[in-house]
Amino acid sequence: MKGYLWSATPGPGGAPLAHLARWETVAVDAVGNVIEFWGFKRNQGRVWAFLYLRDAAFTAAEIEKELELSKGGVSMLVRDLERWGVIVRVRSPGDASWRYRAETDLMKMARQVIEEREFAFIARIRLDLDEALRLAESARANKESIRRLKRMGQLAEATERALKLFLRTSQLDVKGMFGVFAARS
Amino acid sequence: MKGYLWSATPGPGGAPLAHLARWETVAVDAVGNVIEFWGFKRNQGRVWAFLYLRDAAFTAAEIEKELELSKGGVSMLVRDLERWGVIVRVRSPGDASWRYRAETDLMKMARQVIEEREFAFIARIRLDLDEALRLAESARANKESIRRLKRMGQLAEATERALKLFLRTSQLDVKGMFGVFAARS
DNA sequence: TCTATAGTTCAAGCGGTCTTGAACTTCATG
DNA sequence: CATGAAGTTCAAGACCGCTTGAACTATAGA
Repeated sequence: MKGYLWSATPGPGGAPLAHLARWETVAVDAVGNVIEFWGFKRNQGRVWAFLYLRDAAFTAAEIEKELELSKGGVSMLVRDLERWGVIVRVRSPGDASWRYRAETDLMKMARQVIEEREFAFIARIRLDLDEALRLAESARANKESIRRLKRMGQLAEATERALKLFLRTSQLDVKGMFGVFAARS
Repeated sequence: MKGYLWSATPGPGGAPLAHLARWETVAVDAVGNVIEFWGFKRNQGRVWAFLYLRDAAFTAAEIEKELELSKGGVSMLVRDLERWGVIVRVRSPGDASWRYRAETDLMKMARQVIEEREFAFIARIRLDLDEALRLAESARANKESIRRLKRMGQLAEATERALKLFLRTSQLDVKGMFGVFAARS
């Protein structure tokens, strides 16, 4: 007695028949796309966007139905979002199930994970390049090769610096929401 | 009569037995990782790094052998790299085959593609959110929903701004770093 | 022109990630 | 404690992009 009405026919045109308003679907998917761009799962973004837009607490079953996800999927998605602190889990008094509510801006999640995951990644690359340099020197590689190796290291360094700046900026952007940057391009 | 000696046994430990020096392998793979991080193919980075480190022109067959790639793969990889202008194709007088040589810094390629691909992507997302906003307004959605929709738009905007800043910075980094490009454009 | 080698293309295979759904565990309630 | 719904886990499978390799085309040299 679950949501068979909903999961029954996705339809040939691919049009979802969940009862989200059209504008909600569009917005929710757009957020899914942004967040995917930042290296997260599209559906993490969709779940957060749904909760954020509705500005209310929903059960996993409701999320499952509205966004046409699987039970297991919702369980994992809300766990991730909760761990990152962008949604909270609340238990209503007379209710048998947990409800979820959007808490903070999604950017928080992006910053957090980028800090952990991406910096570790770049650090690893720099270590590799350092090792290559040491090996090259002890192998008496020619001068030009060593010069170029160093240059490669700087490529990674530039990446890391850019990433840091990027994080710092995104933080400022969200805080100082209105102002400064005029619509360009 | 190809490179059977090389492709024969990758070995259980995964150690490649091509005759790149150890330090070259490490460096080449590190560059492959950075570039993958930027959304390119790992092997595009490896090919460029190989050519750049050796500072000489190599044939496709040589690249294929040294980096343990397939013939078709090398063909496509060098085509991409050439299109982005980070390697050049030269024909030696008495030689039957083309040779490839690293031309510019890889960062050039990153900047170029990020400009085209990623900005288009974000632009698309912003259009979607704009549409959602219009739809929501004509559907007389409640005030708070509309407020939150606008906020989502700013998330995409922040992303776009961060990306721009990122590009600008990487450019500055490279210029200042290597001094290759004279003063200002 | 003919032949051999270089170079290109793309369908099929491979590998990695995301999602599903059923079995299982936990929990609120009677 | 018994029951059923809520919630979790994870193996199997869907999905997607990258790589391979064989067929094909182009080109240099005889």
